[in-house]
Amino acid sequence: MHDVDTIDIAILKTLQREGRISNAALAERVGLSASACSRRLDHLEKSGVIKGYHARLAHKALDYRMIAIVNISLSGQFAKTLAEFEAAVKLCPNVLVCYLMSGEYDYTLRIAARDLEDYERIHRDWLSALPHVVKINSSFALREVIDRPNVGLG
Amino acid sequence: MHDVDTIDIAILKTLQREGRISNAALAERVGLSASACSRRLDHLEKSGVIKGYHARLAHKALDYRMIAIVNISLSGQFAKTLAEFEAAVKLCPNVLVCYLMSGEYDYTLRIAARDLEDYERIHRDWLSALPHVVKINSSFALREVIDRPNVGLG
DNA sequence: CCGGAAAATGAAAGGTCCTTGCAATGTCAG
DNA sequence: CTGACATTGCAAGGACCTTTCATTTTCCGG
Repeated sequence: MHDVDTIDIAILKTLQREGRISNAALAERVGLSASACSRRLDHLEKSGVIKGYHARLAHKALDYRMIAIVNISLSGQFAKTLAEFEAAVKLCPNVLVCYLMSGEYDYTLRIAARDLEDYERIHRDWLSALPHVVKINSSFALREVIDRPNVGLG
Repeated sequence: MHDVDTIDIAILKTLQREGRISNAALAERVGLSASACSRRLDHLEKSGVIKGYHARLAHKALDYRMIAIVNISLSGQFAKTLAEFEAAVKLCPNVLVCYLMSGEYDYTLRIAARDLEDYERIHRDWLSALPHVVKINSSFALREVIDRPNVGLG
């Protein structure tokens, strides 16, 4: 029914990079008429291939100037242990990213804070309260060198 | 000049969730006329508060399913050393994020790869070729627990 | 290879949306 | 208070979006 063909791929790649491009410009970019492009885009959205559109904001401009990378080890890898930790970490609004990891630590977190004082509060109120934690290692980002939304894009 | 005020915050939060909302709907959402809203949006984009708009695609449409966290130490912290490393790392399209860090390692990278074979290629062709590197430590994300674009939002 | 149904397309149209000019209002420092 | 500048709403013209419709393409069963 809805095969994702070459033109769809071109549409998706364009929208991945320029999510707010006009339908007219998008149509020209992929070599379709505006009406055909509009209908394909409608299909891609309604079929769930495109899950949403989002503005990417500068953390700095929103007064979250500090990024911390926090590595955490738990007391075990039982499913219940992981689930309880993850449920708790999801509640902290300052956690931007959290991955279950291979290697020395079990989880890697990326945390946004306004300043050092704010980070101290987050550490005290949130990180210290996470269950099953046996080791925490925090590092701070001194400067953002690269921040790309997707592979191969500016 | 131009503080990010309450209305700007409302605009940003809306665009965070609905990056392709029309300017007219956005204006009504935040209680402004369309023209005023359009001008504020223009300013937020040009001043760099909004770094871009991006479509979020379904996993079946995404080619890059593997995330690696790579920590790197350099042979020194001279400005020239850092600049040369950063210029080189910026050329690798698979690097999504790169921070200059405090702590044990100098840089933390987040890398997207199609699969393990693809990561091996990236490591061989790009990471091994980065200048001034004295230590590399790779970990792989087993599962994405949280991935938020910004603080306190979906 | 053929025929027909389903899907996709481009052109056109009307309705909506976006941006720019303009006058008025709001803000702030001197 | 005054002047300079930022911000606003309104209006208009131009751009854009979506729907309709006739046509073309695609895809199977026969």
